[in-house]
This record gives sequence, C-alpha cells and structure tokens, in this order.
Amino acid sequence: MALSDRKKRILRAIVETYIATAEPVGSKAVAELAGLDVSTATIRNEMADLTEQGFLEQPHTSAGRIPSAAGYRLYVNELMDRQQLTLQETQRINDALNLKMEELDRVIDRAGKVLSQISDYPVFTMAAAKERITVKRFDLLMVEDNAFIAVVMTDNSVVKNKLIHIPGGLSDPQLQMLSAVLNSSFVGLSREEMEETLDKMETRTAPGAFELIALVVEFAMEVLADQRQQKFHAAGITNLLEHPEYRSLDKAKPLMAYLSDEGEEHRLPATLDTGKNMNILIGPENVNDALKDTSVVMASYDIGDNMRGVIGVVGPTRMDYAKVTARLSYFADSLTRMFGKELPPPEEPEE
Amino acid sequence: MALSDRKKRILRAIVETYIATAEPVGSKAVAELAGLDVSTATIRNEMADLTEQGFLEQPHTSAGRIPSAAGYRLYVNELMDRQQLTLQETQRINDALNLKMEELDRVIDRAGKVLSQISDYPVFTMAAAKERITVKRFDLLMVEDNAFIAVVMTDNSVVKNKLIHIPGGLSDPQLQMLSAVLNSSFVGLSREEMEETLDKMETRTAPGAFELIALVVEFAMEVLADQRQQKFHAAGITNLLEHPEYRSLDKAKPLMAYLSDEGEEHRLPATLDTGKNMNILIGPENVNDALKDTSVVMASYDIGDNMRGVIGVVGPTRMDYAKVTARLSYFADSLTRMFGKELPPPEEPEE
DNA sequence: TTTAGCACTCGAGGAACATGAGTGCTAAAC
DNA sequence: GTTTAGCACTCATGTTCCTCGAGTGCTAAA
Repeated sequence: MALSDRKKRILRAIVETYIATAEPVGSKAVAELAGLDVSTATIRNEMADLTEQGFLEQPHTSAGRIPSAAGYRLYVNELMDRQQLTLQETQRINDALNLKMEELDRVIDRAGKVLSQISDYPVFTMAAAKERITVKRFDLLMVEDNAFIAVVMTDNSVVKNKLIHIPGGLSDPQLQMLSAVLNSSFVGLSREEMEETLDKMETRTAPGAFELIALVVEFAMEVLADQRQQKFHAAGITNLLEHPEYRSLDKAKPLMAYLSDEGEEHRLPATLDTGKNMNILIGPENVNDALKDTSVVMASYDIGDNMRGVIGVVGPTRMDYAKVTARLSYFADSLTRMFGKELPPPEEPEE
Repeated sequence: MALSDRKKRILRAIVETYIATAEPVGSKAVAELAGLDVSTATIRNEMADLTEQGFLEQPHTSAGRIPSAAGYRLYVNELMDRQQLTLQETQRINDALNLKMEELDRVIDRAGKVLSQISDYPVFTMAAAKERITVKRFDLLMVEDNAFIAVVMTDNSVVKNKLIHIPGGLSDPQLQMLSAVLNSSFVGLSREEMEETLDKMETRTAPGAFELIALVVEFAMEVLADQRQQKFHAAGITNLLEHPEYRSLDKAKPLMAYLSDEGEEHRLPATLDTGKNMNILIGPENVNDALKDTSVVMASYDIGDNMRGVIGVVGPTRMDYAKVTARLSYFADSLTRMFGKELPPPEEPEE
C-alpha cells in the first residue's frame, strides 16, 4: 500500500488542483504542476495505477481524474501542508471572540459566523454538557404582589430565571419557606432524581405548597434538560451556494435543510468524545445521509471543565482541507483558551 | 379605471392559475377556467386590454400572460376570496403556541417554524419594544465567595441575569449597600439616562464601589439595548427552493442571504406602526433591494401592552395570497390573544 | 523504464430544424 | 357594436446531428 514518492506527488497535485478548480485533472495539467520532469505518458501510467488502487476516480472514460474519498483521506493524513493564518485573520478571530465575552451562546454563534466568513463554507456549532448536571441553588425574589422570580443556578454556572405569577400572592415567610424546601431537597439532584423526589413529596405535603414547589422544580428541570440537550446551530449556510457542486439545487437542498432545522435534535455527525480534538470526515465516511456527498471538518473545544463544544465546517468533498483545518484549529484553541483553560504550546509540525 | 366584471373574472383566473402553475397563462386556459361562455378570441381581446392597462405582462411575444405587480395588487385588494383554515390547521397552530408558553422568544420562533411549514414559504419574525424601556428593579444574590448574580427586571417584565465574578469577594452588608444604590438611583431610567447618571456618579463615589455599580449597570444597559433592538429571525428558508422562481441560484441567493443574517440590524421591510395589522407588499413595492422580486405578507400582533411583534411570510410575487393571508391573520390573532389581549370578534367579510 | 505516437472515447457546445402554444389581426356572423 | 372563426406570425423549447478537443490506453521504439 505504500506509494512511491512520485505517486504521492502526483496525487497531491491532483487533489490540490481539483480543490482549486472543481474540474477533473488531466495528465497534462499534472505534468506541469507536480514539478516532476517526466512526460505526460508517464504520468498517465501512474494515474492509471492510482485509479486502480482506488485513490482516483474517472467521471467518464475521457475526462481527467478526480480524487476518491480514499484519495482525499490520504491527502489529509499525509500529504497536506499545514497552512499559516495571516496576521489579519488571527486578528479577526480574536476580535470576534473577545468582543465582550458576553454569554456563551452568543460568543459561539459569533464564532461560527466569523469562521464561516473566513472559510467560505457553512459552519455548525454544538455544545454538549457533561452527563450529570444538577442545580446548585435556588433563589426566589418577590416582585409586586402576585409574582416572583425564580432564579436557578446549575453546577456548570449557568443561571436562568423565570417570572412566576401566583394568583393569590405570597407572604415573605411563605417565600422563605419555599426557598428553604427547594434548597434543601432539590439541590444536587439530576433531572430524573428531581422528578422522583417531587413525586414522593406530593403525598406528604400540603397541596397549596406542593403546587408552588412543583412550579419551580419544573422550571429547574426544564433548565437542566435544556443544558443537556445538544444545541445545534449553523451559520453561513448560503456560502454553500458559492461552490459549484451545489449549483444544482437538488444537491444543495437536502444539505441546507439539514443545516437549517436548528431546533431538532441533531444526530451529531460523529462522536465528539474521541480523544483527538480535530476530526475530518470525508464524504461516505459520514453516517448521516444528508452528508454523504460532503465533508465535515470539526474540532472540539472545552468550555470550562464540564462542557465540551464542537465547531465544524461543512463543504463539498473537494474542500480546501489545508485552509480549513488551519483556521479551524486556531479557532478551537482560541475558544478553549478563552473559556479558561491553559493550552500546552502547540507542537511544531516536523516537515 | 373600473374594470368590467368580465375583465375582473379573467384577471382573477389568470392570477390564480399563474399562482398554481408558475407558468404564463394563455387565452385557452382562461376560457376554460374563468367560467365565461365566450371564445378564446374574445378572451384574447380582453387580455390585450388588461395588458395595456398594466395589469398583465407578457414575458415575450408568444407566451401567455402573467400578472404584473398592479395585477396582483388588484387581486389582493378586490378579487381574492378569503380562505378558511381547516380544523387540522388551527389545531396545529394552537398546539404550537400553547405548548408550554415558555419564553417569548421561543414561542415566536416556534410560531415562525409552524407558519413556515403550513404556508410553504419562509417566515420571518421580529419583535420591537416600545420606545422607552426602563429597569424596574435590581436584585443581587451572593453565590460562593467571589461571585454574585445580578438580576435585572425591566418594566416590560423581562428578567435577565448575569453571573458576576469579583476577585476580592463581597460581604453581605456591602451587597445590600450595592443593591440599595442601584435600586434608588437607576430604577426607572432609560439606557441613556443610566449612562448619564453613571457618569455623574463616578466623581463622587469611592472607586471600589463605583466599579461594582458600573459592572451591574452596564449589564442592565445591555439588557435594555437588547430589548429595544429589533430581533429578526427567519425560519424555513429552504422552503424557498421549492418554488420554481428560485430554482436559479442567482435569484435565490440574495434573498436567502438577506433572510439568513439574523444578527444584523434589519432594515425592516415596512413600517410596523401603520394602523392596519395586515400588510401586503408586492414585488417592487418593497423598498429593500433584496426583496424587489418577492412579495411580503406580514401581520403585526401585540405583546402585552408595551411591545409589538411582526410576523411575515416571504415568497415570490406569485404567492398564494389567499392561503397565506388566511393563515397569517389567524396566527397573528392567536399570538395577540395568547399574549393577553382580548380581541373583538372577527368581522364577517361581506361578500 | 520512459517516451513518443496514435487511434479511440466521450462530453461539451453549437447549428439546424421541427413543434406547438399563444398572439394579433381581419373579416364574417350575430 | 360585439363576438367569433380563421390564419399568418412569433418565439421558446426540445431534438437531432455534428464537430471539436481534451484525455485516455496501448504499442512500439528509445
């Protein structure tokens, strides 16, 4: 399976020109670009070999060759140069991330948007919490006579609140009592445990009080559910239309639809808990049908200690892998760093 | 300018078949569909008149006619039947809205999604607050030693919070003091007034305390800004691709891009403070360039007493106006009703 | 092992042509 | 005066056929 150096150079030339032009590459073009001092005939022989070995494909008898999924895979694994980002680009990224730091969601959204702009492909983002999230504390604040604010803080430091109206009104001692019950019985419990506890409590608590408790606990459960759920978000979907493989709407539509329906639970393209923090899936390597003809380059990053996020670029198999991976890995590192973790200095790639 | 009854019937037949088929309508088709007992030749004469008066257009000499913007306008204003929604559809809408009632944003998003599904067009939503929003109260909750939660409630009953870390920690009395200052000096102020007050305060307050105050007030100002800003959101963008006028990517792209960039300040398609609560903009009537070839049907609804929202459907000028307006007006009414306002019973349209 | 030469394949692009839907006009019919 | 039938004309669409050329595989010579 080990390819000769010359074969590698040829393959690389083909992949790169195909990435650039989106058109099958013929022997003549390779002869010029690969920097080898051999004739087109020799190249043709080598190309025939590569085709036989499954690294190249012919759309039809007399067109040039295009890389197969295996060809891209080899390119990505062994042949590709790491690209450097320009100063301008790093600047752009940093700006986007530092800007206020605001809320987690918004930073991530913004990150997706910028990445999509500098990579020319759509970008999706996803954040997944660790398995077990619990509520760290409850706070209740009376407002006016007939409503209070319930503030729930989870152990991954997310704080959510809700305005709860109660027809009858509530006295201060009642409120404190409620707060005490919540903080003593529901702190440290997972969603499921909360549900159990609530059930048990129902029988041996005064009905009026129980309903109030249930109201707040249900809200807390929603918050936990919301945290655990993977939030899928996509940016720059229209970038897809820039690339010739999606000029035909029949191709573009399923993928766009897949990226668009943000709310739905997203069968995530691949495990995000593999050790590596950069992952490339080429065409058929994707499980999901909508992605069969596309490649996904994704990187994961840490959000504090308890959560992990994924940010990924979606594009045609003929994607500019070198460019994308460079930008993506810088992005992921920046995100991790900004969420508070120190990174080891990046290893220099040995060339 | 008053058209004969026959001309109206012909125009209506043309608009409706063109809406259904997306293809120029010829005299023969009209003769069959309009329910008039005249020959195609007569129809042709009438169609020639209508073309001259600007209600119809010819793509080229020997194709059928298509409605012009003026034609659609006439159709919408006078000719169109109001459609009834099926029981199933109202059911669907009600489900989508009632489901939990949760947060305002989420309900609206969900509404957009459902509307987009039942109308087959993309839908945008927008919410705009009234002019002056102020903070109604501040609450501060200590968590751990080095952080507290700031809870801000605005006078339109939106509650937001933020976790604020402070290196040194804060004693309980300090916290209460802070809370007192905030509630006495910053409640009832608009964003701009807050800024002023903060500036004045800077000179005559202890530096340490001032920074804390500034931290919270800045957050409150963000909340207010966020409220005032019109939030534009779109759903079902890929529905666009279902319609033949957007099969060509060059047509689809600008519009998709316009709908996609949610974050940006959106030059809103039209005033939402016109008295009417249903508004139809046909093709060139749109100010925005990206919408020049599309129609927008939008309805506004009230969110409580202080805010107003707009929900709109975007599609080709050949849009099924009858269907869309029916669904949209039901939607807008439902939204208004669900946000607490009693509606007068709908007037029966006199036919 | 490499190269030159050559016949072969096959898609892209273009010209020529037929088709047919739809039109406008005119003259006859009502 | 209005409606209708008839007819010539226009023009987008689809089809066929052809050429062109890039690229291939194979063979024989270097």
